[in-house]
Amino acid sequence: MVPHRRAQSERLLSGGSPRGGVERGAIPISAIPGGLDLQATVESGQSYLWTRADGRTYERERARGGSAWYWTVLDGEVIRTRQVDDALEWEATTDADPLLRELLGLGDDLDAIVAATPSDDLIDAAYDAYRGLRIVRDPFFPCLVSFICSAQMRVARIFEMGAALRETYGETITVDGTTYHAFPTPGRLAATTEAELRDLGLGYRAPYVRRTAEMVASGERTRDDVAGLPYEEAREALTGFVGVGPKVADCVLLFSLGYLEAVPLDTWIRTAIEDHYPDCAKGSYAETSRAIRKRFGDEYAGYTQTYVFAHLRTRE
DNA sequence: ATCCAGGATGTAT
DNA sequence: ATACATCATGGA
Repeated sequence: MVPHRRAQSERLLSGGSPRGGVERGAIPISAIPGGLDLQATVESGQSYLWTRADGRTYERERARGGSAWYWTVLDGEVIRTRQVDDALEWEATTDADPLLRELLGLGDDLDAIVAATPSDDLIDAAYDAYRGLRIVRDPFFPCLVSFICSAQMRVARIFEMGAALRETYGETITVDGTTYHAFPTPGRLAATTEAELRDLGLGYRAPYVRRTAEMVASGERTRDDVAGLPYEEAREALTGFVGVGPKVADCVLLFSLGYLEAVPLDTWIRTAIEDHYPDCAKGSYAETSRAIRKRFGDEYAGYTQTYVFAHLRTRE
């Protein structure tokens, strides 16, 4: 079932610009405070919404200076982007400049963030290894579903699950002869069955995804019940979605809603706490969170967490 | 084969 | 509030 395919194709083909509705642009790296590492930003396991156009698998081969194209679909618009020597190039069916700046956190001043972050061997090594990585601002619902799926899953498989959801339930858009799949809407996922989602390989997360999609689609609980609340209240509010505990809640706060102080306590970070910050290991999630947040530098603790996560997970 | 992966839920205490 | 078993799937 492929709803709206024809309508969207027609709209794009007849759209404004003379080249089939495709616009192009470039954002100078010099205009991005602290620089950019696009690959680290979109492949390190914080966003599952960017697909490498060359079809290569994620992980591995940090393409140094690699200029692979990535694409995503946002609000019905295809956005393609790649990093070259001195610019972030993009092609899209709309003006992607402001969208990319938002999605990829290009306004975050990395130098200021590093300057405001405590220094120790682990933190320094992580920031050195991945300088240019930015915290993304993914759209809320796709981010929420991605991280519900992330429970007890490896990064590569979470990408696969997201791709399966898009290719099975996402609306298609064709640009220049290439077909792209958007992330499915809440209504579409709410209309699936647990058995269908299990067949996609979601396992026991299947009913969580379906139920949470239903909550968003019906308005029972939405982004608006979370965004804007003080950090810990927002985390608590997010656990009202099914399949969302404190860790997934922290991921959504950090990678979608811009709470840069959120520190998801996943297995890697818990191990790091045991090995490097044993005094931060408290009894509860909330208490450990407060302790490690202070250690990682309160306001940007989530930045430090994401660098440390990327560093620990990829060092041989 | 056994262990583990960006954990959450339901139940018993 | 905290402790525990249980939950799918695939790769190492």
